[in-house]
Amino acid sequence: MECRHDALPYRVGDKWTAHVLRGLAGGRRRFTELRAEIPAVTAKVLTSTLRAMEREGAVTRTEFDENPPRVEYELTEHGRKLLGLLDMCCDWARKNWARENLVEA
Amino acid sequence: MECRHDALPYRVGDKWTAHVLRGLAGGRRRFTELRAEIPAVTAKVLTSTLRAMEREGAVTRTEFDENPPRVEYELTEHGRKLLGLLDMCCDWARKNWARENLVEA
DNA sequence: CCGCATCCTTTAGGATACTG
DNA sequence: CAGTATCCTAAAGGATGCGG
Repeated sequence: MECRHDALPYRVGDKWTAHVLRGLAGGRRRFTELRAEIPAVTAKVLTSTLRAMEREGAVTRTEFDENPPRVEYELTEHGRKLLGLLDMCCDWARKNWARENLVEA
Repeated sequence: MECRHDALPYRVGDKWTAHVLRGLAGGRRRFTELRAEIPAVTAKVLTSTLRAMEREGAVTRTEFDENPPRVEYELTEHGRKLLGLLDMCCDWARKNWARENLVEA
């Protein structure tokens, strides 16, 4: 059995997906909180990333009927698995990359 | 320490990189052999993929001074590590994906 | 606050033809 | 055989402004 790596339904490789996984690692976050954790992303692109991840079942989107509006995002079980994959890749990188490719957190 | 996942010098996510890693898994291959193993890729794109992987230290390119020309590609130690990462991701997928997302080899 | 509408730029990727 | 050279398309990503 082989992995069909060229037909992934998940947009794990999209520019901001990994950032969102990390941003939601600590739990439920508001849209603005996410933006603050990922300063370089624009609202439009973050929205489209989140929408895609929602379609793929990686995050849930909860809209509150308040004014001003409030929307919260949270990883699904599947999203947490994807975060686990990301961690695995980072572990791999720590073992196999030169130190210049890593950054202290 | 955290992985700088947004600044990867490697083009692992590029469309054909994983295919090339697989194609070279069995050892040294000629350009034409690679094309045969990856029928859907065009010469131009395969060339640019290989050139990028060469710059990144994942493959070596050996040109023979013959006529007709012969060029062989081979994974470096680093390329073999990347192949290991790919295998890890496939293992992860087998454990975490539904069966419809997998394909028998 | 959240995010949509609009417009724009960049780039990966591809089709086709040609060459040492 | 192993590529270049050209031209092209689609889509990701971004900038800015507006609106409930």
